[in-house]
Amino acid sequence: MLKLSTKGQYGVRAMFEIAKGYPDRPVTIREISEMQEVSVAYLEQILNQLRKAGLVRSVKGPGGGYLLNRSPLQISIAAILNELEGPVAITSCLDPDEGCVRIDSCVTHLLWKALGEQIEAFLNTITLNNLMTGDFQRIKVSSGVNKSSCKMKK
Amino acid sequence: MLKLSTKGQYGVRAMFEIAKGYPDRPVTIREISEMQEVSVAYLEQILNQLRKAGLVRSVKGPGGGYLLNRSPLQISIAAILNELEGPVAITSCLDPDEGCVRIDSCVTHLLWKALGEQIEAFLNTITLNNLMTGDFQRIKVSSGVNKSSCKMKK
DNA sequence: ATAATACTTGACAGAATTAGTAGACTATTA
DNA sequence: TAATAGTCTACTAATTCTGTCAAGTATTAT
Repeated sequence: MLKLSTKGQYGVRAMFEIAKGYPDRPVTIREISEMQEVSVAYLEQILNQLRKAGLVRSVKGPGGGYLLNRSPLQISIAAILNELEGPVAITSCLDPDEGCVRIDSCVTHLLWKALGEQIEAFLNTITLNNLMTGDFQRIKVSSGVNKSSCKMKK
Repeated sequence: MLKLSTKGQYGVRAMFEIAKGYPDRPVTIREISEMQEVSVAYLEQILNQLRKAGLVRSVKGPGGGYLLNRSPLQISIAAILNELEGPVAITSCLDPDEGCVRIDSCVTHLLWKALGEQIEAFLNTITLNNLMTGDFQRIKVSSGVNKSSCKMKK
């Protein structure tokens, strides 16, 4: 359960490759494709999305490729996944675009909300730099929820 | 991203209704269907699965219905979701049934593994009882990962 | 200039999963 | 013995996922 789509996974791996060129060596789609074994055509789609989001910029022409727009220290996994897959929304009722209508089931609503926050907090903590150095810091995420924090969208 | 299927959601809500009858009032599928607005036919499928897993037992005939097999204090959300949706496996490469072949991408592998563990830990902490009382305890989950914990399936 | 390199964009399609329905059957009890 | 209630299997419609394809546009080396 709770699978991540390949798009999100490939996106993170692509960003990882681009991070290797930081700060000024452009990394081509072809390189990424070879290193990460993802098709060029699919990567184009993914990187286009990340470029529009401002996470990377591209340099055209021979010697061109993709560059990180910020330091690997400042790009969290959450930022990448948010662009490619939208925000964490365990239930569609927690999707910002939709809304919750079942006030009765508020208890489970809170549960999924808490879980989502937990996940976001975790992914916000990990950066591309963490990925590159290979060891994650020990992470402590705490999450508190109580009845009063239950807010519905009208 | 990271959506839970309706099956899992309905399963938790169904268990919540059955928990209301604990310890000895059988709750019928019809009741659950009406309270939670889920079709009877779909609930049959879901409860059948939960029964086979030993989380609930059923009583046939008039006055029958479903009963919790254990106290609401001893049934975690993780237990319910694990039966209905399988274990948390952010990537298919982390699914126990499959295996990881991309040793190169071990760094992201570790990331998804850590996230999965974080989620499992959280869901293990919450019980049906927490859901019924309505306020979750303040939860602290800590997760540490380092390179040495990287193990591949062969 | 122009060839080579590289990114850009939108349409499209097959595969897989999800979400749920349908129907025939079995067991229990009032 | 009729009514109630769960059991089981098959099937299907809709949606999402996972890409491919093709026809561009932009930039730079020579």
